[in-house]
Amino acid sequence: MQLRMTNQREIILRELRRCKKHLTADELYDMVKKDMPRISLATVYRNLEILSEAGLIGKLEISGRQKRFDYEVEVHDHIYCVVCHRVDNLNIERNEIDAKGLAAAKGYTVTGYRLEAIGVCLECQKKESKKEGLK
Amino acid sequence: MQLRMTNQREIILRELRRCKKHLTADELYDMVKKDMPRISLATVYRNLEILSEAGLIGKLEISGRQKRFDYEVEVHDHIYCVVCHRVDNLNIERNEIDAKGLAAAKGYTVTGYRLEAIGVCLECQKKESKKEGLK
DNA sequence: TTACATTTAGGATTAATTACTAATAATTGG
DNA sequence: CCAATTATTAGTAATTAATCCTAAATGTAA
Repeated sequence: MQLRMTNQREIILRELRRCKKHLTADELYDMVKKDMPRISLATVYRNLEILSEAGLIGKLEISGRQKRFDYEVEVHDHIYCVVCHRVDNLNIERNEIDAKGLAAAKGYTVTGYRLEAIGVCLECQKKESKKEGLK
Repeated sequence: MQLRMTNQREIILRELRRCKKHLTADELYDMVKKDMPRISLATVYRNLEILSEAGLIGKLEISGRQKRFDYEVEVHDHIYCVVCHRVDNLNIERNEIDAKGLAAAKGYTVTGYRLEAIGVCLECQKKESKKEGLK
């Protein structure tokens, strides 16, 4: 099966790269609709899956939440806001962690790892402190 | 609102601790039904949420489809099988990683992190090699 | 330009989880 | 102990995110 770079695919890819955020399928759907009003949500889902399979974009899966897609393909880590669920990139020296204890996982063939910091983003901190002020 | 330790809650907690696995709500539902056939799936979901809020169990929102719940409360990491989706504990020295680059996440208040190794478990490796043999 | 493969829109379907509701059970104050 | 209050339950409906399905459309290749 050969991959065709259709209009739909191109726009999805372009929008994701252009806005440099970790978007969900439906967020991207809303953006893409502006350029291509008749595109279907299923097409967005399908193509995000295909593009990530092809290694053109990255996919972020955190269970219980929506998948997010990543404009940046190289391996890197993320930080996640527990309040608004946004995801940002995180720059950590990966080689310090690698290998280390991973082999410890008895029996497993380890292919990689995912490191995800958890916290509250700046915007949400501001909102929180506003709320505090009202008390 | 005060927390009552009901029969349902007790059995859910006991089963999760007894089998020492990272179970999904519906797996646990099947186990608990043996002791309490009329329990409702919604009760299992609700109580897992409540128990994890109360700090009596852990909740795993790692990649994959379903949430899993953890008999072990102390902070630790996990390894995830991409084939069968099982999750096992992982023993890594946490203090070596901590703090490090996490502050790098500009603006975020970091409360912790999640480290998740990814690989293929022993059972699935065996199954794979069997399949290979058949070719 | 005909045959074949891939992709699409749009709606239907599924899977996991949460919300709702009336009934039940525990807890508290008297 | 009894009424009033509060928490919890079973069972089901609703919601959410994602995937599947189908006929039509589009691209590719001979």
